[in-house]
Amino acid sequence: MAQSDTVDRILDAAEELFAERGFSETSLRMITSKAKVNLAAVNYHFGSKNALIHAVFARFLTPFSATLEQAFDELEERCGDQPPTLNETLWALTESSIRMPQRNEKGIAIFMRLLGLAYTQSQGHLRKFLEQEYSEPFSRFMRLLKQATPQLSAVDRYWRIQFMLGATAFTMSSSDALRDILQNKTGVETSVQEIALRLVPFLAAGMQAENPMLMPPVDSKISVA
Amino acid sequence: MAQSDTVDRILDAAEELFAERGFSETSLRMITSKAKVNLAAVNYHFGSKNALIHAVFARFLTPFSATLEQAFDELEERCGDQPPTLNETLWALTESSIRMPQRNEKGIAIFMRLLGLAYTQSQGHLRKFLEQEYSEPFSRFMRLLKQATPQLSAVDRYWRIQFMLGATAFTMSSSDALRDILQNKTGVETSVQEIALRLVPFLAAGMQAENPMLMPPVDSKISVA
DNA sequence: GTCTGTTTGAAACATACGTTTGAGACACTC
DNA sequence: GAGTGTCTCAAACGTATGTTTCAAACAGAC
Repeated sequence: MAQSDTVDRILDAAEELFAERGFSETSLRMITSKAKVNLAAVNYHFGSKNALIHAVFARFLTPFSATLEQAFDELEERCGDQPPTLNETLWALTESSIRMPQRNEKGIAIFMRLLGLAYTQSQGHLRKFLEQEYSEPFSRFMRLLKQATPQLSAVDRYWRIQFMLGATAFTMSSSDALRDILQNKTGVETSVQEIALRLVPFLAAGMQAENPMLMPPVDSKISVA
Repeated sequence: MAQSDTVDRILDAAEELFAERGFSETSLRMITSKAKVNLAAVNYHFGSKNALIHAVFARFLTPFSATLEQAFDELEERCGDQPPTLNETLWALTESSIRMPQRNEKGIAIFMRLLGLAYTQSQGHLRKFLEQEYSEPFSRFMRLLKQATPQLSAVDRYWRIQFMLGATAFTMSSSDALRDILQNKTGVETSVQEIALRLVPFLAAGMQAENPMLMPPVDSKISVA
């Protein structure tokens, strides 16, 4: 065959296993046996396990960042001279991830879960790779957030962005498990789209919370320094 | 010595390394060499690596859940017949974690980071252990949250609790790094307590966000199923 | 002092990992 | 059809892991 499908089979299997079990917990032998290819094929085609991890991310992150740039372009054009609102900015991001062309029905879930893992698992090489490959859409998103929340001080905004990131990364990185728990308890099925639809209002409300430095209840034992 | 301090040295080293690097990424040899004890001591005193992980959690989770139960007792007594508000409930939890007797200055950060890892890293044995050992204070907190947000459906509440958990665990687990970044950028110093003071209003606002199923902006391409 | 149960020490065990090797199969060019 | 570059395969390599072993050191009781 002109271009072997071995590479794609490996990427498919790796993507799924990484999302299910994390990076360190997934061995090359699991990947190659799921992909039904020889063990050596990974090192032949990708060079190393770390390079395979990068390739898995690049495969969906490259088209995603293009989609995202486009969404931001449209958004800013639509808004004319005044900056997009917080809600619009958050939805632009959410839509871009939901509208991504997907290889299978689990596409978004895997996508989100991998992003969460990238943040959560302290894989130095991965963070370095993502920073130098995809820094532009990220800082553009940050700029939009800043314009959308001019009432916040830089420090408040900084921490609230961390809170948003945390809620998102954490939820998405364990979304499979959480969905299972919920279904076992209540029988309710939840799609990733629905999780996103619930997450965005939560984030927007938190981001715009009234008092940036609300005091604890009067009888609290905490003293504010 | 009557009761060897080997056990505590192992627990101290394990706690710190687990929080820094995760469970699978931390080997027993790292732990024993940091603790300056023999490799076999771990299996002698704890039986296995998994049992050591459980012991690390039990050491801070047992006193914490006691403190928490007490805080909830006081809160419910103070409120009499009407249920505590969301703010009061969140502050009771926050105070309990801040007031915890700490072994060192990194106590809270490590505590939070480990909790986040427990959720994130798919360690089946750990989740099982935590569920059957500490289900009571957890479900009590859930009950209080339910009483404090009667306007939410069970499903909405479930997901918003996950969002809160995520924002908290994520922020606290990387609070050291985040504080350093902020200080380098702006020169502002931030204590863990101050982070909590910013976090609680964010969470409360998100939890009480107006529309549980806010629609995307009118011109959005998302269609809600 | 001697015995007994507990704890430490160095070494080895079995297994799993990521990676490398070298021979073979295949498709394609000239 | 010989030659060439690409890819696959089974096997092995070196290393790191969790766990076990067994002798030595130690403590306290009698």
